[in-house]
Amino acid sequence: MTCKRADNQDSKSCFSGEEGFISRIDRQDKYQRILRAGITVFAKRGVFRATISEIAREAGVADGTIYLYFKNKDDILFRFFEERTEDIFARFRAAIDGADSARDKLARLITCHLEAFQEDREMAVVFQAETRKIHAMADQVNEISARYRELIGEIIEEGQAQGGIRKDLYMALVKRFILGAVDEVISTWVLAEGKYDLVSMAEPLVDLFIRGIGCFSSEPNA
Amino acid sequence: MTCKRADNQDSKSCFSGEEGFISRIDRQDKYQRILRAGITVFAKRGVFRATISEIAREAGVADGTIYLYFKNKDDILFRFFEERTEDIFARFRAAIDGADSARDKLARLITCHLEAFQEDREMAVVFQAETRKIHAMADQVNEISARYRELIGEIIEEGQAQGGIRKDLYMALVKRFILGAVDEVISTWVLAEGKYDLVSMAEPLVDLFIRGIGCFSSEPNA
Amino acid sequence: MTCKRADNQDSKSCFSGEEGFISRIDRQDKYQRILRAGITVFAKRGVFRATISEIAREAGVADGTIYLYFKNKDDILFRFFEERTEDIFARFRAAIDGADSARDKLARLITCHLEAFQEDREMAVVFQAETRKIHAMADQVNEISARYRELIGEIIEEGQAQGGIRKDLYMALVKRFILGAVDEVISTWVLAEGKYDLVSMAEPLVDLFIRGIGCFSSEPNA
Amino acid sequence: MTCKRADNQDSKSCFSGEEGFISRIDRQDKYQRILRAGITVFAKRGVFRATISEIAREAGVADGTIYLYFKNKDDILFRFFEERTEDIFARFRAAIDGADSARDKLARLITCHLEAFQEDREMAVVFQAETRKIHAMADQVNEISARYRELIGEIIEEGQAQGGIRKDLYMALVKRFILGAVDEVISTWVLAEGKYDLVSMAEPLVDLFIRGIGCFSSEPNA
DNA sequence: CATGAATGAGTGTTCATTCAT
DNA sequence: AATGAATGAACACTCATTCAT
Repeated sequence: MTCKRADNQDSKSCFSGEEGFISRIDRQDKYQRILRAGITVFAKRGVFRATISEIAREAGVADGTIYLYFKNKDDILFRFFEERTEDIFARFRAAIDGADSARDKLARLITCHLEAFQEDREMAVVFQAETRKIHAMADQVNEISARYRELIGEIIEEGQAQGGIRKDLYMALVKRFILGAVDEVISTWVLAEGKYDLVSMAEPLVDLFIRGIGCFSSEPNA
Repeated sequence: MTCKRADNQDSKSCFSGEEGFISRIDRQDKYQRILRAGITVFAKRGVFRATISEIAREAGVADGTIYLYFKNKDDILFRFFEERTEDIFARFRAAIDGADSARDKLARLITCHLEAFQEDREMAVVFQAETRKIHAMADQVNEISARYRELIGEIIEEGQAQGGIRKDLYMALVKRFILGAVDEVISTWVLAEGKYDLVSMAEPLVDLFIRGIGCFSSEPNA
Repeated sequence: MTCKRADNQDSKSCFSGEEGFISRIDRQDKYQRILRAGITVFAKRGVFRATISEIAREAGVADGTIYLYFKNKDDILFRFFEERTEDIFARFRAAIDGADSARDKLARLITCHLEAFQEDREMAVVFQAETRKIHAMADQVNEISARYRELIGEIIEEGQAQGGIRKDLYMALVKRFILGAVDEVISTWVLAEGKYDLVSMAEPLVDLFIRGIGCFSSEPNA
Repeated sequence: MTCKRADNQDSKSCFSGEEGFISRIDRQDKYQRILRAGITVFAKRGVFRATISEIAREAGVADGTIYLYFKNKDDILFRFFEERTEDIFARFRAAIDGADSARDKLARLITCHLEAFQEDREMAVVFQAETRKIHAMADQVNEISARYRELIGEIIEEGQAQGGIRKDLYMALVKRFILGAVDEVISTWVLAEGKYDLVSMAEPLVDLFIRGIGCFSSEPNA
């Protein structure tokens, strides 16, 4: 939880006068503590039912302190995903780049996706359950979805060029088809309170994406 | 979808001798007006931000009147979906029963699903965006999802028996895979503010479910 | 419960055309039903928590009907005690007049008082618990208390004249002393949910009034 | 009676170095101000008609501030009597312990009781008028009454042992007889808006308790 | 007369946000 | 920078009262 924070501190301000360094550390620390406390409370109570007081208590700071770091409750949510989005897409990129075939890339993307959510169940709860509303976070979530769909699109197009993927695809739909299925699988896992291994769903899912459920479909990667 | 309301409104202007009849109609009418107003406001503002006053204004009744018909704000949402669920699943059943092959059944189910949501965009907005939370409505939405997955399961098993559907499927995953994809397609349409024809997505979606995106997969229904 | 009502009807309008008779009976009946329903609900819920709707339900009439007979909720309470006060004081007078000595008169008054409350526990609950407030019913309760104290005063003065009662008494205080003690005994009985015989408290109470709790006091009536 | 409040107000203007001290004082002060404002408003309007807003206005705080110190409206009433009960019973105990004979103890108890209520007329109004209901505060008031009756019982039993008090007494009744009489005397004084000296009623009352109103009763203490 | 659906004023309570310390 | 007490706007919900039928 605090490891990432440390990383960020480093990358932000490498050296500085002791005082400033410490206080910036403190600042970062408190910022991250509030961020995490927010997600914890959002996951537990739901974004709307969560109160600033409870987040402050969870973070071990005073109510007013929240406002020194964040504009308001929604801002905590926003900034959390803003930060995590970068981390996670970097991981996605790395995963994809390490594979050759489109099928493999897709498998690695989805595996990485499921890993990221399995690693941080609170984030998963909040993202799946709370940010799906049209009325809040919409822009941010849409942007995340769009970036994700771009990755899928990239993989599929590469696959089409390489020959492993059908060419007669309605791309916009295919992207939603994949994203939606992965999403639902994560939501189910969240609702099941994480009682089983989410990452193990990746391969069977990819199989369904590639071969579908119909008979007589030969394995395309063979 | 709006048939009930239309009926009631028609009969309002009907002559009738019996007092009880008229008042029952009035009651039904007001009940339905509040139900619809609730969904309208929930769709516009979000369930949490919606206020009883705004729903009452939208329905053209006084605030207190809401409480003559509903226990509280959540009850409006609950009763709406309770009622619609029966309608819609009856339509689903009829659609499925009118088809022979598993593929056709699946196509009809999904078409019917997309039709229902396209017919009532407000309902779609609320269902997709607001009832996805873990913390509220969970039981009701879960039950709806479960019933939907049962239908999918039934179709797939029939298809496996008939031979059109692969037998090596992880059923629980397949159900989610289909539901999730359909769901995402609806959500995308909702976010796009219904600017295109949702129902036309049914056939391409089913094609993806059956054949997947991989090459060399022969058309199973052929 | 309804017997008294019948009496009143008779005394109000003995004969009349069938229609008018019946309707006046109906009116009286409904009036009395509401009155009783009011006391029942006041006793059960407390005057403030009682709602017009609940009284109407208890009386078997519509909410609006209450307002054809009573100004408002407090008016039900007021009229109930207005009516009962006359009944009860008539019984008090009869009881007193049937006795000779002051001691006997006091005993009969108190016995009659306890009887009246024991007969109608709902009334007792409401009178003891709900009308004791300074802010409502004050005038009416004060008047009832004053009339009661007058009776006591009358008895005591007679007793002083006859010689059975001390002459060195601070009358205003003595009246409260007796009323307060009787009152408390009734309240206790009410709180005990009427599990014992209230009337049997009359004699021991009178004994305390007359002899006090000190030793060496010879029985004055001897 | 008002001592606590006075203390706090005094110390408010005191200088003090410690932050914590001041804030604790402030807290106590505000708590006491709300408590007092509550009783003032309850006395003026009645507990039910009193609104949080009016109490807040009377206390010079915002509505929401009330809820920083009290659970709800009833809690103000409850805490007030909780606190006062201890004070007052301590005074009762001290009063009783300073006397020898049972008669004297009883006189001191009643004097102390009347003093306490005379000192704080608002409390007297609320206690006499508002807490007498069966439906609210019942437990607290019953407990207070029970403690009071215990004191009376203790005194009487001692008197019986010493010989000043009759032995043929129905104790449960005697306790109510005394409590009821004192109570009524206080209620009368409250209703008379405190226009006369309540404490002067103590001696005549005790005289009535001991000697009763009958003739030929010799002074037991003589 | 009787009804009971409808009204909307009124209130307890919550909680995001501010600001003096 | 940090605090957390105080604020007061906002909202759900109740219920006495009215009035069209």
